[in-house]
Amino acid sequence: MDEQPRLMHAHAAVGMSGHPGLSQHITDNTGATDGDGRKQDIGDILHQIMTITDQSLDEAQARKHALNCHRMKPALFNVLCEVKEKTVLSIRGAQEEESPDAQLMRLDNMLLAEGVSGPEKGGGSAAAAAAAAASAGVGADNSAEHSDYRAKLTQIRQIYHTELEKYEQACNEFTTHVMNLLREQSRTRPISPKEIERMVNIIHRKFSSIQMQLKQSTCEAVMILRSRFLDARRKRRNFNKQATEILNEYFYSHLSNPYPSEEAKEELAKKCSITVSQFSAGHYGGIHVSNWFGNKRIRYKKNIGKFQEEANIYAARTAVNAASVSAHGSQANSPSTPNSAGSGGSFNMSNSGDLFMSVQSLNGDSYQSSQVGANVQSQVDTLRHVISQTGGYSDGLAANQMYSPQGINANGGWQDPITPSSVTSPTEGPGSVHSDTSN
DNA sequence: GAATATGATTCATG
DNA sequence: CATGAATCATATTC
Repeated sequence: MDEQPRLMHAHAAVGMSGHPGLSQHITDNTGATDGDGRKQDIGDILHQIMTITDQSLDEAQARKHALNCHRMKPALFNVLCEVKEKTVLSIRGAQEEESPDAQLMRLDNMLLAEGVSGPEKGGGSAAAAAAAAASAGVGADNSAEHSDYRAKLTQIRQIYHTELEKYEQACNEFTTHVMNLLREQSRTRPISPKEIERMVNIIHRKFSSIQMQLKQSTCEAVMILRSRFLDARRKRRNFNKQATEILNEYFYSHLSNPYPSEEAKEELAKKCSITVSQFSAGHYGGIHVSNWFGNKRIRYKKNIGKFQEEANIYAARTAVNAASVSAHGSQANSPSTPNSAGSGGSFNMSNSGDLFMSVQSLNGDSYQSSQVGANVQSQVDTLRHVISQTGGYSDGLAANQMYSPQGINANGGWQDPITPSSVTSPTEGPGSVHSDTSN
C-alpha cells in the first residue's frame, strides 16, 4: 500500500503547473489547440472548483453539473484520486485513541449506579435503587422517605434521556446528511468509503463529547441532589415517641442481654416504621435500630441512675404485657425481697441477692441456649424490673447506689455473659463511676 | 444561647 | 463483622 505514491508525482506536477496560469484563461476554451487548450481547460476547471464555494447554491449546482459533464472530468478525477490517496495516507495513522474513555466509563458507571441511565423505571427501579443504596453505603431504606429524592431523580433521568435522545437524533441526522453529501460529492471528487467512515467517526466523536458533557452535568446534578439528601439524612432526626417507646420497651425487657438479633432488629424497625407517622416514615432500618441500641447500651451503662426511672416505667409496662401474655405470674406487686429492692435499683449490682445470682446464671444459660431461654430471661428481666420498681422506687438511696457501674462489669452482665463465674464480687471500687461522665 | 439529649459516625478491638 | 467507646453534629429544652 505504500508504494503507490510514486506514480503520482507526474500528475501532481500537472496539477501544480496548472495553477500559475489560472487567472488568465478564464475565457472560452472551445476551439483551443491541443497543448494550450488543455492547459487552459484545466485552469478553468480548477478555477471553477476553487471558486465554487463563493457562488450561490443554484449557481453552484449548475456549475457542478457542468463540471461533472465536462470531458476533462475523468482525468481530473483521477488526479484528484491520487493526490487524495497520498494525503489520506499521510492523514492516516494520526488516529489517536480517545483519552477520555476512562472518564466516560466512570460517568457511565455512576449514572448507571445512580439509576439515571440503564434500565427504565419499571423493573429497573429496584435494581437502580439497590445500586444507589449500595453506592451510598446506606442501608436499604424504604422508599417512602425518598419519594422526593426519587421524584427529582426521575426528573433528572427524564431530562437526561430526552437530551440523550435529542443528541442521538441530531447525530444521526447530521451523519446521514454528511454521508449523503459526501456520497454525492464522491461523484465529483474522490471519497473512499473509508473516508466517509472516518468522517462519521469524527462526527460521532464530536457528538459523544457533547454527550459526555451532558452526562457530566447530569452526574453533577445527581451529586448535588444526593448530597443534599444525604445531608438531610445525616442531619439528626429524632425518632418519634412511638418508636422510642418500642425500642425502649425492647431494651428494658431484654436488659440483661439487650442485643437484638438481626431478625429482632428488622422486626423492631418494621414495628417502628409502621407505627410512625409521616416525616420519619420509612427511615428505620436495621442500622438505625443498631445505632439506637448501641447508643442506648453505652449510655445506659454509663449512667444507670439516670435511666432508672425510665427503666422502671418500661419494665412495668412490659411486665403488664408479659403478665397478660403469660397467663399469670404477675404477682410481682408483692416485693417479697426488700433486699433486692436496693440492689434492684441497679439491676447489675448483683449484690449478694440470691435471686440475682440465680438470675444471672439463668442469663448465662440463656445466652447459649435456645429461644426458650431467651423467653425465660425476658420474663425474668421483666420481673426484676417490677420488683425493683415496686420495691426500690420509693427510697432515693437506691438511685444513689445504682450509680456504681461495677455491677455491670462485675456480674458480667453484657460484657461477659458466658462466664457467670465472674459474678464473684468485684474488687473494683465503686468510685469508678464518674470515670468520664463529664460529657 | 448554653445545656442537654440523641442519632450518626468513626475507630479500635477481639 | 459486631460491638464499645469516643466523638461529631444536630435537635430539644430551659
